[in-house]
Amino acid sequence: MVKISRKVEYALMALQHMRAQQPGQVVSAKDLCATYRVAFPILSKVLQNLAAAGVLRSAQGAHGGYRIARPLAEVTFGELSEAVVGPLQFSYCLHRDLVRCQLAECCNVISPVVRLSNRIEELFYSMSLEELLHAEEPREAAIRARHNAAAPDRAAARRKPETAPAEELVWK
Amino acid sequence: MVKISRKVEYALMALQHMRAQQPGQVVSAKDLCATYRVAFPILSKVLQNLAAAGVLRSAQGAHGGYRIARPLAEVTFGELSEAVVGPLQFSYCLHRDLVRCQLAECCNVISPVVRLSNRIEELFYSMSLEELLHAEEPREAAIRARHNAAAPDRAAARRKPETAPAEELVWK
DNA sequence: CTGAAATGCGACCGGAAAAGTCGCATTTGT
DNA sequence: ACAAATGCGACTTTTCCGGTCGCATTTCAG
Repeated sequence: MVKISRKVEYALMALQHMRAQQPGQVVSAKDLCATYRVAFPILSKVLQNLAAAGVLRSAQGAHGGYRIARPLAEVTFGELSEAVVGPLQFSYCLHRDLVRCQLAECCNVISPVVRLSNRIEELFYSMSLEELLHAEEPREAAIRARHNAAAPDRAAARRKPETAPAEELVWK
Repeated sequence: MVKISRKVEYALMALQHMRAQQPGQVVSAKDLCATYRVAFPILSKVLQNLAAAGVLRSAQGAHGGYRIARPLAEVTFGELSEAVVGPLQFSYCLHRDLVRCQLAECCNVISPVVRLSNRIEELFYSMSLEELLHAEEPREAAIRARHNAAAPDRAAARRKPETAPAEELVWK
């Protein structure tokens, strides 16, 4: 299953919060944890990763914290992802540290896999964080309100398009 | 880390093989295993999943096997992925079976996460298997030959574009 | 100068999900 | 009737991610 890491969600959460701060205002990891009910060590590590990647700027010491270092329009989701969860390695075939792929001699999928990886990589590096985090549109606020209510199963609807395809549009 | 499941690679491998068969020719799971050195039970299960999804058609009994049921141009990678590894669930937030998201009360990222998930989903459903598996171009054959040799670290090159950005183009 | 408050960082642990295994039922051609 | 294939469900193993712990370092305040 292809899944977005929870750390990435934490990173988006933190950036979403900082986006709403006054310019130059720093936010401490502790404050973020209290606001969003996330364990300190894990969020702290995510913030440190973002700082190391130059997305955030950190200030140590008392009254320290983090603030956004670069305009989010200039930071891509790919950068965020690599900063937080490491290099993009979509496939077992492409692992750098693997000396040889298990299937090397008889592998007929390396090209398709490379193609696929490149497509995902392009997508990740084509989405800016600004684009991802921009203010909610009204209809998205409504979607958010419905979150955790009885959510329709989009995937099932797609597999069997004859059943209630209308629900899907609500999420677009 | 966002990673393509190994089962998906097996599925691509099998389909790549069957694409090269005569029309109507069936291939048994056993043959595929022997050719590509994959454990029988796991590949068998993948093939069964593809058959259940209507991508392959199975023939039971002696001299049975699998053949492609639909033109691969009409099958998307999203379909393949869902058939083999289950519904696309890119985020913890979107899990259907979770009664409540852990962060529900203070979550500020549900919209960005939905946006992101939709973008990936769109990508997956916009790529046909034909597009992914089409015959190698000459330059891709060269790439394949270099696979498992000293591969350049694309990700590192991107993070520090000042170092050897030329290598990256080879992979495009 | 000293202590408190913050980040920085590396090692470690547990659990969940993926990967793989086993066994047997079912179907079908010879 | 038998052999060869798929169909399928339960089980085990392994890997990796999320989370924890501990301590060093930096910096402000008094």
